[in-house]
Amino acid sequence: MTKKDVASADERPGRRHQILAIAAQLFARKGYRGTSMRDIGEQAGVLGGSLYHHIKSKDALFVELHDAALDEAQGRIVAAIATRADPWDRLEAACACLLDIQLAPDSLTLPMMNDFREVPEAVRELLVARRDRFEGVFRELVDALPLPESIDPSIYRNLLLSQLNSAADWYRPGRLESGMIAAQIVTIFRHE
Amino acid sequence: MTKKDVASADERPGRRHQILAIAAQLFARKGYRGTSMRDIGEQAGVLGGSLYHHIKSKDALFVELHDAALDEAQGRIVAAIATRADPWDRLEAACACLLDIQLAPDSLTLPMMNDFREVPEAVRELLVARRDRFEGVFRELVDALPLPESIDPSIYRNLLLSQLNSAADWYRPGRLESGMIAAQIVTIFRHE
DNA sequence: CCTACCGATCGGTAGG
DNA sequence: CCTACCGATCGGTAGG
Repeated sequence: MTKKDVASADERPGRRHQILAIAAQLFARKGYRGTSMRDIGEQAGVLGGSLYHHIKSKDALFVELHDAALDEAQGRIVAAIATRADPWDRLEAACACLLDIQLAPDSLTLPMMNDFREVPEAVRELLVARRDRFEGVFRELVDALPLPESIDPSIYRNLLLSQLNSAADWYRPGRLESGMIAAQIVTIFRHE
Repeated sequence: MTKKDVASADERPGRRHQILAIAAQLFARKGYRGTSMRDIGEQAGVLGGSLYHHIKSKDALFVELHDAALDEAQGRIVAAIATRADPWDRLEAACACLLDIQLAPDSLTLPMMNDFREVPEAVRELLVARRDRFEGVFRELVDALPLPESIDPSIYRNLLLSQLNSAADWYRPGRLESGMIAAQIVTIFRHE
């Protein structure tokens, strides 16, 4: 037997992160309402109620996961475009990066999907606010493009983003690589 | 007082359709899990349990709405393309038609959205099967296009469909007409 | 981290 | 169409 009893509160520093990762995976697979605290507990090897030692509420847990996911995604995208100057190159790099994130199976990043209708209203407002900031990156990228006058930049940006975010709805891993999809999206959206 | 008591079973022929329309609206707004039988009953002016005189189960209700919505959508699209011969014209007509359906607020047609993750597995299989048939229409339309070799028709079709189906996620009525969106989508997706 | 529980809500049913 | 209920499940909590 170790110093601490096996059944006592586990305060190992990685424990909380472990639980967050499990929760993110379940939210990504089954949605907000489709994932119960007891489901998360089961994957973590504890009862649902025990999770409240590590988190405040299901709502707060989801918001934290969503915001952390967008922080990471935004960071990766900013890094990916930093080394490029041509507007089309920059857009292509951002698309490939976001698509890679959205198509990674059960990634910690996926919960940002458009679950928004499923979520309590108070939570939804927080998610929307964070997402709007995220989309600002793409607003700048699109506004820098030399688009033909027949294309409205605002609609173009919304179409492109919903395209990238909803790709996981039909993409099935294995058949083709995510880089292939990104290349096709950029080919289609490239107009001068 | 009329012959029938007000509180007795209402067998007016339009009643069932009325309930279906209410259910469709709620499913479209709040999703499958977010809509309870009691919610539907409340809008219909009865208790949740009373709905079971008209329907067999929540699952069956959702499947019926989804399939009827796709039947109607498919019919409208087939009619819209029937009068055109040019492949691009046909695709454009189909896109405008589907987008019009998907953007109609609270339309009976909206529940076909990609709620699929929210729904019980047995139900999901039925929905996917019906949706696959629906998408066959677009498969034919896309395969008839003279696309450049750099574009994969299968990816192109999936991208186009997810674009049309997810437009409701960001579109807000009033700011611009749905016809405007359709025109932009076709402009972007038109490559020769 | 568990036991044991709370009040709320869910889909659905029997019987009238 | 209602009353009155069923068993199941939910998020969350007190106390240890």
